[in-house]
Amino acid sequence: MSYQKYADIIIDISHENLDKTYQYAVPEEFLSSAVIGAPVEVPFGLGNRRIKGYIVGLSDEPKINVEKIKPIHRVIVNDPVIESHLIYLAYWMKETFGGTMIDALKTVIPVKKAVKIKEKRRIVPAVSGNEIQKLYLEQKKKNNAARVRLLDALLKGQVLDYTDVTEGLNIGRTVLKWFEENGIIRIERELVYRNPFSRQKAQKEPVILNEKQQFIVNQIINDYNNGKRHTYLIHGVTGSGKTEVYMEVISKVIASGKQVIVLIPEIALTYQTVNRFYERFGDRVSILNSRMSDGERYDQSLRARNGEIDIIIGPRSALFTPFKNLGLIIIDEEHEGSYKSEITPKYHAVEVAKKRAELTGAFVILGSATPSLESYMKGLSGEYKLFTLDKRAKEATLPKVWIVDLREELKQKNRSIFSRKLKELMEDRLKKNEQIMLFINRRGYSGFVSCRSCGHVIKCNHCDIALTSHIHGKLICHYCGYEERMPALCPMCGSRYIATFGTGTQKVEEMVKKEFPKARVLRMDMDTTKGKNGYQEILSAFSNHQADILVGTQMIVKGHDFPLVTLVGIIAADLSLYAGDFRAGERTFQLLSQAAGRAGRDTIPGEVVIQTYHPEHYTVTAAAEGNYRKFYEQEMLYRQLLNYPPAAHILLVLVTAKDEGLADRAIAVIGEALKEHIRTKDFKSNIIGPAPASISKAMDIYRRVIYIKDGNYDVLIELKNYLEEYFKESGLFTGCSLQFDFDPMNVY
DNA sequence: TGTGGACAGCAG
DNA sequence: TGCTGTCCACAT
Repeated sequence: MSYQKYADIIIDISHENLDKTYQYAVPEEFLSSAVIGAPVEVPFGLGNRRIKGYIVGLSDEPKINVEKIKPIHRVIVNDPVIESHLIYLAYWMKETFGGTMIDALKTVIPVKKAVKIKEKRRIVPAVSGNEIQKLYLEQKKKNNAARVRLLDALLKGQVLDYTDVTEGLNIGRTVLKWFEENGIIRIERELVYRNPFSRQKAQKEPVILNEKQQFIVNQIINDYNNGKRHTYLIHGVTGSGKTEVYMEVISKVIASGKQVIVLIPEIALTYQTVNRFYERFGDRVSILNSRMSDGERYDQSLRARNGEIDIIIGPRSALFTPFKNLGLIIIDEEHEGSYKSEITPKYHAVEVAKKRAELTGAFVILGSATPSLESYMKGLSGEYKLFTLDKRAKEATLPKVWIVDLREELKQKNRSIFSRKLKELMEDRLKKNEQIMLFINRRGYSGFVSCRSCGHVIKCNHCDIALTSHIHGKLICHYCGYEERMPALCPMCGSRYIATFGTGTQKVEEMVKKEFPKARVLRMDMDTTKGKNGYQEILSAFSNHQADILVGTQMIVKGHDFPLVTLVGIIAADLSLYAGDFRAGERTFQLLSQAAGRAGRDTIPGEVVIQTYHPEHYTVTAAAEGNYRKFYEQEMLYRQLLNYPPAAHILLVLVTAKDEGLADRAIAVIGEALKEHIRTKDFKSNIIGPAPASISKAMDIYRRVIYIKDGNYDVLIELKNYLEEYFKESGLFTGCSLQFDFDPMNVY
């Protein structure tokens, strides 16, 4: 029997040993239905047991001895278990963002591994104690050690936990099966759903919307009822009541029998936020977060599929919740970098949300106080429907913002990290018993160690990154976690004058304690929030006024309301301006705007001090004025001038290898092939590189990059496809890996 | 020589 | 993961 087509099939994405594709023949009758993404049933293993898999590739050639290839048993149509649009979505993600189908499927399909954890299995004896005693002696005689161990355990305790038995007593499944088949034990399965929040009924009446909010809701619901599907962008300043708008739209959508996904940046996924949804929608809401185990997450996706919940709230990954009848996807704080995946496929949640909505007849709402340039541009062009909420809902006044020129401070011989204005206001607040937040722009920037004699900077042994100094003389690599002790002498020149530079959270905390010895200070950064609840503990301590001053990084400015905070100090506003990538200005603006938004959200008016070396820079002035439009226009000019997104698109090609020479050779070859291909196709793409990545080595792996710019996204996809093919076909690249990132968020 | 249990290793 | 082939202990 000969076949003309072969399919690569992935059998089971839940087990590592099976994490590869198997080739099957496609019988004639399935030639049309066997498409990429289709679920299939195939014979597997020596017993040809039928199991389910997914087609992840098609080819005309057998890759192994034809005799070993078995035919597909059948193509499953209308697969009820995993909505087939999700498999197609995975395929689309692979095509659009690069990577393998396996990677894409793993992203999209809930981890099946967790089934085991989800079912709490117990072993219960099905016969009397005497019988067990009898069996015990019988088996002991036969020297069946495993059976004896189990019987012994059954004699001691009545009910045994399944995993205790399999792992603790080291008893195999075969043994248990024998016991079960012979009616000695029963294996009871209990479905345990782990809902991290207690179940409660909806308690709160919906709030009355103001005119502007109601207008937006009406517009959206009108479109929805008329079968129109758009993407909406709500540009609403901090405190303008975006969440109320979301909730009103959600309630209308679920009333029509559909389900809703709400994406929130991980960092904002706090009890405060989620609780608002619980109060309004009760136990029809569920949440996902990164601290949950795979099992807990799997439970949520099961509950979603079974129709037990209508709303799921979670980070990026919640996008793939298998709702049967999805109606709406909301992405709050849509500008957040965490919506872009850092692992392959490097997808952006906004793009995937739009695609999923398109596939299922749902629609998308994006919301932000500082929209990404990408989204705002689409809002202005009409691709998205743009709404603006420019007033705070609760009549709170906008804070008063002071811009302090740090160069001027230095001229006045003020060498402290606190400007005179900031110090004055801090003293005032401490006297009034009000709270203060001090915000430092970037962890990791600070605290690198260098020698004042020779300028040597101490770097990680495994990464091309300066080590950061922490308390107790520890130097830590923030990239790979490598640690060493702070040396007493410079390892290069032996000088004693080796010291820490820059300003980190710890340093600021020290300075605060020195300047304001009576103030109670809390510090929040990666180091103090390591524990499971560290983050929450610090926030609630501050919220309960157990401290006067909270010092922190990005973390403290996102979406937490502290009514007593009436002063926000931004220690060095422009550190993030030097990040060196084209999004630096945008990120700075977002951070400054958010930090400013923290001050005075209740009845007491707030003040904000922005300390900067660039008081005239548009990111600083626009943020101080709360003028998004001004920032947008300036920043767009810059992007247009230099052909950066969203004015054009960038494809980053990253080649990594353990061997430095290999990485260099590979990127050079790829660069040449790319240039040649662009010439023959007559594309207008602009190539930058090859070059070492700005982090040229990470965890002992060398990194080389090429950037391709083009106004046309499809051209970049075509180039990506070409390179993927070339990389696979040429066979020149063993030991290298190739990755892509479209319109990257990070510096490479 | 037969039988059942334990266990390694493989699946297209 | 689920299954089978294989090896071993013990019974006959």
